[in-house]
Amino acid sequence: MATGILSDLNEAQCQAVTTAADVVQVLAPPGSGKTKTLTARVAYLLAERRLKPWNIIVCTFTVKAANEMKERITKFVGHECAKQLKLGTFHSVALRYLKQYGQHIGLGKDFGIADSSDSKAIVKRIIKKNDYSIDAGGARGRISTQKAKGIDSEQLSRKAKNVEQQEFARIYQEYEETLKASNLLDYDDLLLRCCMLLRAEPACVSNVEALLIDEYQDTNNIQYELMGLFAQHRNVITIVGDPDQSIYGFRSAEIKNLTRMKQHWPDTLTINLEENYRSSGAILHAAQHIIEQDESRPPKKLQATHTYGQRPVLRKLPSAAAEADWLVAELKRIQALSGYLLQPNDFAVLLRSAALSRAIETALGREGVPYRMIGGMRFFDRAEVKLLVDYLRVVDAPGNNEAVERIINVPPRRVGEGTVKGLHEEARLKGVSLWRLVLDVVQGRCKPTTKVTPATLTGLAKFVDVILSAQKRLASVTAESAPLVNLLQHLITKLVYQDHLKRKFPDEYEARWTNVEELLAQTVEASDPQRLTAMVEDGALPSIEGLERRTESVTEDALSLFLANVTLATAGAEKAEQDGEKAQQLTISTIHGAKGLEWPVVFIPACYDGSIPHSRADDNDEERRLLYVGMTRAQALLYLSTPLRKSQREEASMSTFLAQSGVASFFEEHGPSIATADVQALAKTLRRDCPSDTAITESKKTLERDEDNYWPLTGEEPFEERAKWDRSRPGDATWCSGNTKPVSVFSTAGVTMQQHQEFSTATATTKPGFVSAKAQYDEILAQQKLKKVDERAAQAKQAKAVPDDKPKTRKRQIEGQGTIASFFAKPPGRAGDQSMTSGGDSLPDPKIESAMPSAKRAKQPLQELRNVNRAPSEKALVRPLLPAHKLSSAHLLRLPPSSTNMPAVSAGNAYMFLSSSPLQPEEEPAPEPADGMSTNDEIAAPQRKTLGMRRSLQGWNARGGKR
DNA sequence: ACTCATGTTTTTTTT
DNA sequence: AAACATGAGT
Repeated sequence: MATGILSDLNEAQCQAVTTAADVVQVLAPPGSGKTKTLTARVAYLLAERRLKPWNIIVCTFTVKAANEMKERITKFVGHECAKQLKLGTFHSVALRYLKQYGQHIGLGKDFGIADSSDSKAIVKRIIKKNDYSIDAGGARGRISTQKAKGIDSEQLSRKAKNVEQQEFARIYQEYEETLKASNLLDYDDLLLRCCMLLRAEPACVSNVEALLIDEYQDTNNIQYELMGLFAQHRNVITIVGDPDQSIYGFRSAEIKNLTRMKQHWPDTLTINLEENYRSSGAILHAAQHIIEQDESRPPKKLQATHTYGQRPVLRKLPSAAAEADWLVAELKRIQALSGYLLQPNDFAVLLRSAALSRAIETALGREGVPYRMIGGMRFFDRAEVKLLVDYLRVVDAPGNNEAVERIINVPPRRVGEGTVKGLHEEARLKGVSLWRLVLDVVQGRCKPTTKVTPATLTGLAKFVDVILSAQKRLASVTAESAPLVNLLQHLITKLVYQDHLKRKFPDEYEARWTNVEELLAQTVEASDPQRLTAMVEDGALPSIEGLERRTESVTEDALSLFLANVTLATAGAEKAEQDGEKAQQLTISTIHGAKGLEWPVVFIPACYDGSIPHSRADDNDEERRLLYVGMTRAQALLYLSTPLRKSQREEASMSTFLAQSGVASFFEEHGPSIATADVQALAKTLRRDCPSDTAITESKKTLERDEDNYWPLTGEEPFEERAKWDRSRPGDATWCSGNTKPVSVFSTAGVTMQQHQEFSTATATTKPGFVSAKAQYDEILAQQKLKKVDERAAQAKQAKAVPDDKPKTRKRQIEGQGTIASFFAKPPGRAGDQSMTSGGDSLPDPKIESAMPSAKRAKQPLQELRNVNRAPSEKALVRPLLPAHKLSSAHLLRLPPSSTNMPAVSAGNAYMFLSSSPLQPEEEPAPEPADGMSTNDEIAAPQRKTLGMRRSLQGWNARGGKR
């Protein structure tokens, strides 16, 4: 077995895995096999040192990392063994200890966990009540910082010097009181209390033989302390980390903890991994150059093991929309030029903040590229789901004032803000929970000092009835009857929840309801008795002699278990990729969410000041490291880009990290020309088989342009764009007339073949087929763009006689670009450069499209959270972001399985159907990619069509369902 | 006085 | 798209 563990490791990794040293620090730059080393070490400890899995604690920082770690370890030691490891995020491990041993520090068993919205609401209320002027968000962050430092409110108020600090200390104090009143622990408390527990009762961890920590550079003080406490008996600790990848300073991560650890355990063995197995030399160089801008950073070696490869790209574009369109065009170009060596799975778009995804999602949706979002809005945070979860929380623990407050008037019960505020205050003064007070009032046991109108009283009575009946139901139910589902269904009925959603979200009711169904499906899964038993048993800490431990009962604690998992996002929602073959889809993620992952091609758009470094960030070095982390996710190709305008008015300038002198030499100004030799190099870097020359030539033919030469390098609008708008002016009347009926837009637009094709080109402005509000927004955008184009055209006429006729072909466009370049007094060499490399085989058709070959590539690790189902079924249409669940509530899906391609789609979406690829075949065959592909694969055409269309819908549906 | 509907502004990153 | 502020109606 040992040979199996070590066979894939280099010397340094081997040493780290097998060392006899007790305390080991592995410092590992991106792509050096950090996680691999850590998992191998776990396997080694189990196999060679004969440690028992339940005596090993493995801590990660994110749920995703925990899941991945578990998966990898399972491959080494098998499921039986792996599941017994105490593996999870710091928070979930801490929670386990608190649940089972909390009584030793006077902690009841039935505490709940305050999520961020709870905390935020509490702080906000306190500030409002006391009329403080501190920013709520800031205060919340500061409380967290104080907690992470281990400073409690009392200590702080003693330290407080000025008025502002005293105010804050007071908020802190009240915040703590509020949590206590609701019997809640916030995220920081989980760690904090666990520390208290392990100090008070060290025996709890007397069994622990080894502790391993991933991403150690992200530990904060509490976690550092927790580390010492977990390992206090044997002091066997292995950590892996990289100071350059510390991107959680905002969460009080302390890079110092690396040196602190060495001081505390002087025998610490430090092992440096230096070989990068992930990225091409060119990418590594560029990334290295960026990170070295930080002068305080100790120099560190990073050895490339791959060839130099393509230089990364740093691109300027006119607007966010253009950037998105360029991105998609590049994606398709690269796919085709590589002979489909690269599939959507191989691409990732990494963003500083999740909100930046809008333009990109739109462009992907329009072009039929399937994608999934990680990070971004979490399932349990969606309004319609969260509300139900809050109801569950109240049923489980009515003392939770925060949850009560959020649901007491949803759906509307004529219980307004004022009443709630009054009752809450009254309850606080009386020292009872809000629920208790409301209950007493409704049942006539007590007269409130707060004024309650008769209508409001009726509303309160309704609310009480819902909760009480749900509680009764919960109590009377046995484990076999799936209590969770039962309960949830009861709530949904009692609340007339469907009607509520219909009223509240008339436009996107479908998507919302789908999410509710998904929640139901998840509770079905969570109430599976076997699963529950397994969860309780595997999660249980080993019993320790002479130490009282409380255990969980499957029947009683199913609900609280489920809820704890929900708030810690540990829920099994991530698993269940059924069909062995995974759907091909691009990944959109925040950079934070992408940590530890890798892709052959990575795009990092919106690299402008204010985004990265973020305008609210207080540590620019951390922002730089963030960019570094993003860049080093790329294996073969890396694209950075920035729009020159954030919105119509606001200018954007390139990120300071990238605008510095010297940086440019590491980058190309436009996407690479990909020659056959480059494809071979690519294949080698990715360790894949290289497509044949003929395959590449064939796929190339599907491209309108095989160079990244549509958008000028200066970031101006393309020449073609101007011309097109000039020409389509006459037909514009309909566009601007405020007509919201998409159909009529279409009929005006699709006058001639040629025009129609041009409309489908992946350009910035053409987005027909979007519904109502969106359509109007686009219209405004289009008008504004028009104005600008007009202006520029006028200028152009004055300065130089720009030919009036419109460019029709690609050849013409290149000339046009030349014209633009000279017009803007650019060195003509630049423009010339591009067109020179563009090879011979140009196609005249102005249609960027690509075929989706059916090439199946087996192993692409690290997938989760899909938004595409493989079969283009109706189910896929209505459940975009959700995993396909075995136990899904199929009976609840109201859509007949055999309806047309477009069930449940409004007129707006129907229009999209018209505008998307399936219309193309009627036209001239040349642009239809199916033809190009058919030599390779005859099923490509139909497949692509469905996929493309389905995707544009999914992109759309996903949008609706996501917020 | 209180609720409910409408219009306006803003949006880091994660447990 | 959600939080927030404002105004109309009960």
